[in-house]
Amino acid sequence: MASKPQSLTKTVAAQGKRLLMDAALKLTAQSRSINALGLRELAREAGLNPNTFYRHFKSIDELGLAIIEEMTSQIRLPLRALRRQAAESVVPPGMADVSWETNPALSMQKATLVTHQTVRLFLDYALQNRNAFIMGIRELHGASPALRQALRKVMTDFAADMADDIRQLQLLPMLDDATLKDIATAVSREMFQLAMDYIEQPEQRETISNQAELLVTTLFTGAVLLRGHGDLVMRALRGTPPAAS
Amino acid sequence: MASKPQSLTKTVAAQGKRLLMDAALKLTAQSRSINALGLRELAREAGLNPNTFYRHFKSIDELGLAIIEEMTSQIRLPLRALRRQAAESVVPPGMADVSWETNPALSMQKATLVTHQTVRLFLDYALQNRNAFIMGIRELHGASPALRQALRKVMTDFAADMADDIRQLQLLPMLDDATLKDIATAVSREMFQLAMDYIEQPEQRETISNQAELLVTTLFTGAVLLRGHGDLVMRALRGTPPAAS
DNA sequence: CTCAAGGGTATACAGTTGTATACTTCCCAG
DNA sequence: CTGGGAAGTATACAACTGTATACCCTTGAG
Repeated sequence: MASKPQSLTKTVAAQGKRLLMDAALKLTAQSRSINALGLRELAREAGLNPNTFYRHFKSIDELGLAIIEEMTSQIRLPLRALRRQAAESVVPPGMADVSWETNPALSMQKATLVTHQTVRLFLDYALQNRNAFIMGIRELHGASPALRQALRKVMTDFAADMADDIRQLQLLPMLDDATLKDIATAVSREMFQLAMDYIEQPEQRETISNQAELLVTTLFTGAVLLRGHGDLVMRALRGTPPAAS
Repeated sequence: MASKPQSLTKTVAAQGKRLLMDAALKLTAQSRSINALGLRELAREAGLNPNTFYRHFKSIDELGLAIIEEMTSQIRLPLRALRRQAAESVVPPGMADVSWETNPALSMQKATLVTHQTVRLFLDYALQNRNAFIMGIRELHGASPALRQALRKVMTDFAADMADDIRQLQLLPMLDDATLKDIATAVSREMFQLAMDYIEQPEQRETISNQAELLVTTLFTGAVLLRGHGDLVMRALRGTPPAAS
């Protein structure tokens, strides 16, 4: 009952699957949708017999789902780690944190700095997982309903993770859960979209990165003032003239 | 040199082209990418001989570009009209408008109301042009570089129109041009994305519409406070404790 | 030792695809 | 009246596609 031969076998067994999935990623990254991929073309790229495909997948959609599943399992935790890493670089563990009530200004500043770090780490991460991101974003609005649904879930989960981290790291403690979810959803939508631009336009990376950061900060700021501690702004929007001056 | 026979001829002549373009839109809306469409399949759907395709287009990409071109020429002006319509419903023509300096609160309130109207009109518009929107959003991240580039331009133009209208209608006079452009870009990205959800999930339309509105308002608010007249917020973010209390 | 099963291969076949060539209509400019 | 060009059709063909059937190794459990 040694675990080594078992896992070795599994590795050997999964070889064809791996090759096919890699081939699919490679081909989709070179400007093709996954459904436009031929069974044979795929096998050719993987250096396998066409029929071998059937040993592992029933359809191309199933291949796509397998890729997405693997992709997310590899991406989710690292991304959470990125956020923690960013938060720690701003507030090192052990150092006493400030609460929103005590010092709102410092709290917002902290959120801004974490945003700065996270945006950059995220975009770099996208760059390192180029092909996976390209296919993910393409199929999110792509032709196959099954893949679309799966990727929608990926996005939802990503947003949920993000909201969760923001809460745990106490980055925006003044926002209620519903608002936090909305904002996280919008931020993740934008970030994935921008990640695509970031990948595709190497010469614009600095600009895109800055825009992304500014955008996220803008959203956070707007949310805090509109739906968090924004009594003043709320009153202003409702027509009551400002109190001071 | 009568214009009627000429245009009649042109109409008759363009019949095949029309049929092919309509067929393409119909098929793409039914869950397929445009590049995955076969020449013959297209002709079949249009009720034409396969070879007739070549009389009008050199490639499928060219068909796609033709559709996009037509689409934008039909969509751009109506959308601008929507914004004006929304602005007039808030500040009827003839009625004296307020300036930002005189009454900032009322000015923001105006922007919020116009947003409310515009978002709803836009989403309805998307619903009425269902197939065009579906294909546009799909191909924006799709496989064909030519279509992607064309649709990117569509988005850019849309954002530019939006920024222009906001300026002309004096909805956010406190923002500088660069900021306005950034925000308009983000808003249009989100709006197209959400339009897709709006189309695909009929039972969620009310929710999506509200979220979209809230999101846009949040972005505007954040931008005004972060990059417009947000001295107080800027100081807060930089670490200076708030003045009052 | 055996044998069943999983991964991989070879060959075959019918259906589809993109494209080429050649033919027909129709319309309008000269 | 006529000739040419634009729009559409018919037929043909080689290349490729998805699948089906049958065969081959390797492997690990009984």
